Amino acid sequence: MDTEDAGVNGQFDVMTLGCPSRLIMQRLGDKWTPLVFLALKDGPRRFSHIRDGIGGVTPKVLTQTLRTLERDGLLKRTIYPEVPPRVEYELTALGGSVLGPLEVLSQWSQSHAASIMRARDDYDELHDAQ
Amino acid sequence: MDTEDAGVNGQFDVMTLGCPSRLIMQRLGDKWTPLVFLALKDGPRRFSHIRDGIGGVTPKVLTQTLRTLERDGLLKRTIYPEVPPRVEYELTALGGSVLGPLEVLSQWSQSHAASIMRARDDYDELHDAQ
DNA sequence: CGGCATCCTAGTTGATACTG
DNA sequence: CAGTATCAACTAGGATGCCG
Repeated sequence: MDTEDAGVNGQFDVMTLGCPSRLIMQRLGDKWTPLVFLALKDGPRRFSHIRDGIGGVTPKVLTQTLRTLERDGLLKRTIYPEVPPRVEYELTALGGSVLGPLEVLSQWSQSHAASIMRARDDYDELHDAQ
Repeated sequence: MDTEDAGVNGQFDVMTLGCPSRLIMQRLGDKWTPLVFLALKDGPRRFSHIRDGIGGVTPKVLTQTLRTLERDGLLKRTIYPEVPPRVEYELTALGGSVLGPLEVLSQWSQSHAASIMRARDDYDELHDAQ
């Protein structure tokens, strides 16, 4: 039997223009979101730790990403009123439930990077030759 | 089918700036890629069928997406020299191996869309409250 | 330390129209 | 039918500098 979510979970369908579920999927797949999830997979982490763990993020973009994920209930932000200030981020239960799939995707990417680059070269050689 | 892919996850690391695996993961997560995969999950499909199945794609963007995926060896494009012209797209074995994870993501998005929107409202109420 | 505010650019997307 | 071409627009992302 085909278990269509559309029936069970209501009216959400990523194939439909403007459907919230599509926007959410796009969030999950955007440039930095998966990397933030990976950075938080082992528990709460500080801002600077996340920043250092993700090669190439600027503070501004990291902040934006973290805020969006917090707003969506995927991670929790805790401020410790100390000097110097300390802020920790950690995945919520909801956020934790996507971690698995995102890890699968990252590992797939790492595992198949070589063959994809090879496919790319083959394609370019055929279509772009000289 | 060769197994030259990095069996270990040591060679490629998505956390590293400029690593090809990161670019590949970003490709998988871009605006239209997952939707194309979903449109092709049941076998070969024609251009117009894919276009009609994905709400809001323009031909230009769809073509771009399909070309990129073809170049990366994730799908195959077959031209049938008929009148009228017929072109079919289908996932390769490599492409088929990411379909599962992408479906998981889309279903997760559909299943949790409601609670995420609710989390969003809660957040806005707390932080935007006047 | 952990952010905002600003400005700016570069790549992406979209609307529209046209073609093999 | 299955695209391509062109132009316009948008916006994510980066550089820089200041603040609690």
